[in-house]
Amino acid sequence: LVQRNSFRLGRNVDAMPISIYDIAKIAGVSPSTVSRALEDHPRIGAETKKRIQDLAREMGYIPSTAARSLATRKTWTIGMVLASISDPFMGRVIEGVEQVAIEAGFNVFISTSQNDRQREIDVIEMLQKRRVDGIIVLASHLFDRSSWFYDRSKVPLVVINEQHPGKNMHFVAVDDIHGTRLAVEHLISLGHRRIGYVSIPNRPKSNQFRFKGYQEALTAAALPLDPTLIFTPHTIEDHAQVGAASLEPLLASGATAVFCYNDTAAIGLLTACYKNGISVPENLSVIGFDDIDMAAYTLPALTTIRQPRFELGQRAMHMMLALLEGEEPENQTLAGQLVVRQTTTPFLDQKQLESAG
Amino acid sequence: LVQRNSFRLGRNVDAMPISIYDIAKIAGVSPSTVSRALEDHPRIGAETKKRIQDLAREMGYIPSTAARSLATRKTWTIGMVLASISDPFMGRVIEGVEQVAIEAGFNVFISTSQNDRQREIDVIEMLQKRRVDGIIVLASHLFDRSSWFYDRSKVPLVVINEQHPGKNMHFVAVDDIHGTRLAVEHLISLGHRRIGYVSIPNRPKSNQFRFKGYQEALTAAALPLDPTLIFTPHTIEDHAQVGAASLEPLLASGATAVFCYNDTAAIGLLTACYKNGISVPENLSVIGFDDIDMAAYTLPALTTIRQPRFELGQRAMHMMLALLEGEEPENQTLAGQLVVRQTTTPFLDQKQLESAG
DNA sequence: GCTCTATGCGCAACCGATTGCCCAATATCA
DNA sequence: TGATATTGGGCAATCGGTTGCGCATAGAGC
Repeated sequence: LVQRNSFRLGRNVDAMPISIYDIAKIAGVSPSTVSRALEDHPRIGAETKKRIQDLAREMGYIPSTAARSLATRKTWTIGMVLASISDPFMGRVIEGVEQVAIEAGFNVFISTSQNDRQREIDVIEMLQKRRVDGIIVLASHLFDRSSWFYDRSKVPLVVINEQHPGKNMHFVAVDDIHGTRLAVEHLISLGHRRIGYVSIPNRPKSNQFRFKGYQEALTAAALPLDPTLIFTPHTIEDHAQVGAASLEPLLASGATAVFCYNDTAAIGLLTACYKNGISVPENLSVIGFDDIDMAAYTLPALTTIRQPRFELGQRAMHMMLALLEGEEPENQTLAGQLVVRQTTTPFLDQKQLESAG
Repeated sequence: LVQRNSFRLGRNVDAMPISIYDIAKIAGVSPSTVSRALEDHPRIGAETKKRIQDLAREMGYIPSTAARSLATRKTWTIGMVLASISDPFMGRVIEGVEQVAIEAGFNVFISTSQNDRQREIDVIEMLQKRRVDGIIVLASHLFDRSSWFYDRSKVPLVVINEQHPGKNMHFVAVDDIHGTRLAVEHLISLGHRRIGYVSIPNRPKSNQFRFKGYQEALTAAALPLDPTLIFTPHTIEDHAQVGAASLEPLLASGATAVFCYNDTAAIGLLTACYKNGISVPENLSVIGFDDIDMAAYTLPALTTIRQPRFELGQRAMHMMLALLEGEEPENQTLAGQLVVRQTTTPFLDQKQLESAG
């Protein structure tokens, strides 16, 4: 073992990164001393420590994460799996996760499933190979039916926006039911009685919850649930297209207001209204969900339910940190918030119009 | 060395992942045989091979990337550094990179600088510690002045959308000058003579190129360059806000059309127009740059210059693969494409209106 | 002057893979 | 039948770090 790493003496210096062995050789100390000196270990003399640290800097030493995590069995990286990275919803959540992670010394390995179950499984396997310390999941497609793949996870798991993803699973989510009730009750309070619901196909569980919120709100107001007011696309398409496609059937069934599963769908609906000469909100009130960045810039500006996206990410990562500390954090359900902008307005029926005129 | 890993016999099976040593012990072979069997090495007998592979599967073996890359000096990961992940421009580019990367067996480690120079430097250091095989940079803030940090990169480097980032640096970029000329010439061909330019503060180099394209188009049409038509925000704000803020000064200087640095700024401008009763495109033509997903859904739909974002990512990764093969790929400059939608229309001045009436 | 305890550092095993080389057993060939 | 390939695997070094323990040297206590 004396010869260990000794071949390095004759190696191509440019081709290989500096290791602690290189530093040790030049400093005339042992590799373990270098390691400890760089870690600021108390057992190393102040003078030696400084000498080595300076030398390391001069030599441009960059420690190898692979070697370190092999020895310590900790990678200081959190895997994050999400459905799509171009979804305008994701960005802020990721930023929230990253911010907390960085502060705690972790890095986040983001990987996308492109809304494909197999890809999601591959992604998880990749993260396991990399021995990430924890996994944060957002918009998974594996909870829809069986979540067996996550159940067996050896590492801490935090799920975002998936209420009760499974027993013993930790999550932080915005309350879909409550948020949707907020939205629909807002419309009802404006006098709307025929309220459409636009669902999207590829987030079934979340869609179910929002639909439940929709039902609850109607029931609470003693309004009937009219199936013709529910728009469910048969083919999986772009969310904006779903929204656009919903206009005609919804109008046909006499909707005066519509709740869209998310802002993207609402934007699609807005566009369709514009093209068809339906003015929003005069002829139709529209409300979305999420409050993505663009929501404030639609014409008219979109009324929606805000999800605290950044906070969602922060909390998820904090929960992860707690889990890594061996604690048993409480699951968190956050409330969405109604953001009233320009796409909703009171409904005036004929009688009202006449008496007003 | 005989005792190597032997403590594993008494270890807590649940707490530690399975290693090839565990498999070797149970299969009654040496670790090297396990390694070779799993790699489908020809020197291992077909029978032994199958036995080991099955056993590995049963035991739930998941190879450690860290150990593997320590030994092979290859991590099969490409680092990607970008300014912000919530920028609507980024998503598709990342998807392009990832698609090609996955096919080639690589994973992409995405990390953001949040538009902060120091953070970008930290990110690069992190990637170097992780010994990524290559780095792809998008929207860097380090090329603005000195790119020394990237110059010294030991690993292949590909820069996206940064024309001539530095000597010996490889890049794939959409031609800013050409793209902007396309846009401005479109406006000129519609009869516009007073064309505004909205610049944004935090992409100085790219903004310079686009401005140059703007100038060239004007010069080619023998139009004067009026400084009052150039809007440059003093404080760094949200791009949409920049667009919104540009309306008043631009209108004051008699602009009948305006080119915005990007779609986000254009959307901000559209919103400001709406609020101020300026109808687009009748009173003001607006053109953006990028063709982000939302561009097709603004009201009216935004005319813009499309950047082939997905392709940009694909090409960058292909270039990276070539670099990793030791090849010397050519830099690539892609052309943007004019996408005419609803925010631009011919300019009719007083005389024309009269003769038309 | 002689133990006793810090102080400072080295030894070597270990993390979990890969791989050049050696060697035994069997197959092939003359 | 003896020599030579061929086949199938094992040994042990190696990647680049971390860490328990041992061992000098030196100052402290009496």
